[in-house]
Amino acid sequence: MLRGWLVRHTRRVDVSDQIVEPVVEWFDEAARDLPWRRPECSPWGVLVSEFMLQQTPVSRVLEPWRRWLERWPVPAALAAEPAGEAIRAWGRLGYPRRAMRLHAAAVAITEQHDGQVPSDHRQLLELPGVGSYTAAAIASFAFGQRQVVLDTNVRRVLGRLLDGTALPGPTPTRGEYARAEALLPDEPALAARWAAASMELGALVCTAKRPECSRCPVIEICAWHAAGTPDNAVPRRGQGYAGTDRQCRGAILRVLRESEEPVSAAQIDLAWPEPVQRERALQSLIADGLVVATSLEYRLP
DNA sequence: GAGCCGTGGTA
DNA sequence: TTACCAAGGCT
Repeated sequence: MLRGWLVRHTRRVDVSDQIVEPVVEWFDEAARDLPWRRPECSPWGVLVSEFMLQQTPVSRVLEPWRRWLERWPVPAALAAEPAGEAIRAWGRLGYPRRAMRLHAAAVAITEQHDGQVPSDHRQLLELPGVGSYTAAAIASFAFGQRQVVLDTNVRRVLGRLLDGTALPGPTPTRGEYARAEALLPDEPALAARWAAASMELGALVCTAKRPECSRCPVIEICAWHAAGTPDNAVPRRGQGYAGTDRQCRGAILRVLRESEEPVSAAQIDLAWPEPVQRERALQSLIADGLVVATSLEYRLP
């Protein structure tokens, strides 16, 4: 796949002319004014946004992010508080383990990096909750580095442009990384711009559901569009939610989140009717460190 | 590597 | 209404 693509694009200048330049120019006009993109936003602000944006839409992140940075403007401020405060402030963003990991990352930054978010990709990867994507995103957006930022938006955009596939597979392949690396401009500043621009194109125009191809700056070279935007995505196994342990865990944690005091077992019981699943979910929350069990009560860590 | 981990909006 | 989707990471 990559090889065939390289045959068609043997010179990087062609790639830049045909893809990078139009997309970056489009970005200059169409980019949303998001607070974590503003020049005055700190690397910590970028890091917090990336944690919150993992599997959660921008619209739901804006307000919690603002309050978070207001309360904890630097990593050390968050690190000085119990993890339970992070879980509580996380509210209903979902996947509350991200709040735990963000707190743990703040502790690591405070203790091991003198309170400064590291700029090195490798050091970023060491932080809890920071994987391949998030490390690259922070290094690129907060520090202007040349990084392969391969999120689901970029994967969808490149898959459509170069492969003619409607949606990317479940996990990024080596070929996708190699291709994204080949596309990446040499100049760090332009590479960072491209990273943000390609993500934005996926978020605003080349969307999963209803792409607006008429607004696309690279429609002429898009393989998917040339093929008639076929629905050729391999069907995914939906995970479902109603009645699952995840929903049960969410119901239990909500009770704890909304109580300033430890709660009794009887209060937990009210959160979910089915006792076996309820107990299993509660134990899993304790095992994950999201809930602490005392002799007679339960509380956030 | 497949499965798990929350929540709310949208068609 | 059900199903899918939204800037992933971890085991």
